[in-house]
Amino acid sequence: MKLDPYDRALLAALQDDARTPQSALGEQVSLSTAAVNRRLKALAGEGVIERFSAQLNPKALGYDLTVVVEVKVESERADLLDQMQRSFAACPQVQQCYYVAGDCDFVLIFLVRDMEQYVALTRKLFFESHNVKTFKTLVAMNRVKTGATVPVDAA
Amino acid sequence: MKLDPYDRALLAALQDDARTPQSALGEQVSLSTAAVNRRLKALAGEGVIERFSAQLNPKALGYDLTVVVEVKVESERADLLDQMQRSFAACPQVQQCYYVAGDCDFVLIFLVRDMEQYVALTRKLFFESHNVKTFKTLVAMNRVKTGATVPVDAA
DNA sequence: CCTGAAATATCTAAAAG
DNA sequence: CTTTTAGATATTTCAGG
Repeated sequence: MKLDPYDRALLAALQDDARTPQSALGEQVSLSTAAVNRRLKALAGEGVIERFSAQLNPKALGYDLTVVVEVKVESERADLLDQMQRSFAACPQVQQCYYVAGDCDFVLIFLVRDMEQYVALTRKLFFESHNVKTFKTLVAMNRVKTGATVPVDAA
Repeated sequence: MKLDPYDRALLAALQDDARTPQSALGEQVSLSTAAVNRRLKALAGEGVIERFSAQLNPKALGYDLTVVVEVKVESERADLLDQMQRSFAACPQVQQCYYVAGDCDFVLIFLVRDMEQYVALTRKLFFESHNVKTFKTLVAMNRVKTGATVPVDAA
């Protein structure tokens, strides 16, 4: 799974705009269209490119409230943690979820329509699990950065 | 900026796979290719679709450490906060950054190669700003959920 | 590995109902 | 809104260096 500078340039360009024609990509990196096509297929096959996705404007869909939540659990029992993680991941309004080491156990990022929806989700996800000791809510006043791209710099 | 069920279905499909041919989209939602084309153009023009992007596998690029950081600032002066936000947003390893109300002022999600890179970035971003009072590091043991899509359900 | 050309598929716009 | 048409663009394969 080695990535040469051509691959990295292609990946950077595709993160920026996945619709760039392969011919245009070829011009940018000085490769033929066919070479670009072959590389992209390989990158997708190896799983370096996971998928192509449309990024939507949350506000246009009525989702304009982001909330960061820190969760502390009662028990670290593996089966309980697994169940929690599954329920978190299954919630469409949970945009990110991390199981972390430190002052708390989980950090979740919610994207919700309004506070009412947020409260309803906390009741559903946290109280029904019977394993949440406490959770702390941080309401985002400003989404300074979202939808960032993965750095493609060489090691 | 009204979205009917057709639009929502198209948006959901495009978040899942931005490369789905418009003919296939049309079959899925029972619309002609031409109708799909028209709707997609309108959705892009209105800014509902912000961009098309390739989602990469961070591990394949040598980025496999996610760190959540909570930052408290010394001063809430607007010009200082603006400057901090700009420097945070400009850092490629900062995947998300939120200015929040609650126990801390900023929450950042870093995607880094290793701890060494993380420490170097904190020095650069936090110490050089001269406005960070404290910061708390939460290392992700498991990325339970990332790269989620925006819910497209109707209000 | 690459290039360049040919074949296939897709997109886009226009015309007409 | 639909379908159909036609031409432009993009993708993919293949021959050959």
